[in-house]
Amino acid sequence: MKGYLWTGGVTPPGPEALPEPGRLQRWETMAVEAVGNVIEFWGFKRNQGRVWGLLYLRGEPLTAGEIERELDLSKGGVSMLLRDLERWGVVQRVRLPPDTVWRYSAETDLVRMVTHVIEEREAGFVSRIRADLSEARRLAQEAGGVDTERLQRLEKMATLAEHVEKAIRLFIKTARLDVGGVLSAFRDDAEPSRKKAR
Amino acid sequence: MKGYLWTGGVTPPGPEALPEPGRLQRWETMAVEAVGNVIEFWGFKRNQGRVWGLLYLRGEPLTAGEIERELDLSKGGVSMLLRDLERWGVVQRVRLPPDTVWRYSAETDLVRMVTHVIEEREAGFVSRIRADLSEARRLAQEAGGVDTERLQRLEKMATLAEHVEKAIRLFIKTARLDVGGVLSAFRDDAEPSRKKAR
DNA sequence: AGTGCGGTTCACGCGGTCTTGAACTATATG
DNA sequence: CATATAGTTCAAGACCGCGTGAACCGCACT
Repeated sequence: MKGYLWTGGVTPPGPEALPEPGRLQRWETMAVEAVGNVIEFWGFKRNQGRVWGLLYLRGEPLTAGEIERELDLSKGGVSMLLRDLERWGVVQRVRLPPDTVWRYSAETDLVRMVTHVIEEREAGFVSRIRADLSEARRLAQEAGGVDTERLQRLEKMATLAEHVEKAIRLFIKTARLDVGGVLSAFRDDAEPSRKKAR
Repeated sequence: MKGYLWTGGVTPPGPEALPEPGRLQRWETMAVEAVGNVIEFWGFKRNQGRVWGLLYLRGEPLTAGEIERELDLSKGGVSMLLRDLERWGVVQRVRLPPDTVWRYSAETDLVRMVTHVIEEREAGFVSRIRADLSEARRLAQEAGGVDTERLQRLEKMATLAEHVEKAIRLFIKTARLDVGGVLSAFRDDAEPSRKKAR
């Protein structure tokens, strides 16, 4: 066990259908881990994906403590991870009336988040590249005495960058559309009634 | 260490327009660095991009030593970087007859390499994810006593993965096509005069 | 054979990222 | 108010990938 946390008395060891804290079922682990991998592949932190995956799989809001135990993370870590996910709008913080602790539930638009964040990241990035390249071209011309053949190469690089940029944008758009269909399916019966707080 | 270096242009020894070994001109640096950034963004090593960028920009084959100096890398590093690039087919090792040292020149299909490698990387990766997810589903059903709602969620994740995969494949394909046009342009006048004609 | 130089390999160290764990704040409960 | 638990922040450290530099290989030339 990583952090310190001890909530909830001991749950009576029921049949194995009753998951005991801190020990995910094998299939759950696999699924969670899969999400972790994907998310990592997309340039996020693996644990962000694991947390989201767990929340999504469970369907009902979990407390930070539960997440901590189930995924074997530290208290502080969970806090930060949840904050990230919340900021990106893929996890929601809710407080169920009678209870006082915060619970977190998975929004279904993980993909939208990914495409969105990637888009942003990529946008700033690519535009900077383009700027650099055209600046380089400017400087080269200014400096004078630069082999025209080389200037052409520079130019080609710039146009190449543009094309790549276009390809990326296209990708993001199609990803959105393509997955969009799936998303609506997600929403439909994922959790018809969800109260929001905050 | 510092040695002799051919001079690029035939410009009279102007103020600071003169390329001296180990000191790229500002515009060259910018371009090279830009390539480095892009390549890094795509999940490769920044220096792989820088090396390719330099070679492409120069147009003529350079020796490892020159690359080492110009980009301020270590001998060993250059060796490894070149090996990678060569293996991927984006850099060619040539030995000009009279001379005995190896020289390296940039192939123009950087993009094809990127898409290719990414494709491969992604292929293995995504298929593994899918396998994991379906395995998880199998296990869950087998274990029994699993909330049907959760099973559905699992299933949704699997189909989501499929869609993402499709989106990626599509992207790669379009990137190939899209950039393909540019590539032919690259080739057109980059290739014909390989030996510093003029 | 010896010398010099281009090229390769690899253990080590640096630098950056992620996680931990403890101190701290906030909020409920008696 | 005191006490306990939930939640946040951040310095310290674990971890990992990359590049360095030195040892090493091999070929050419004398």
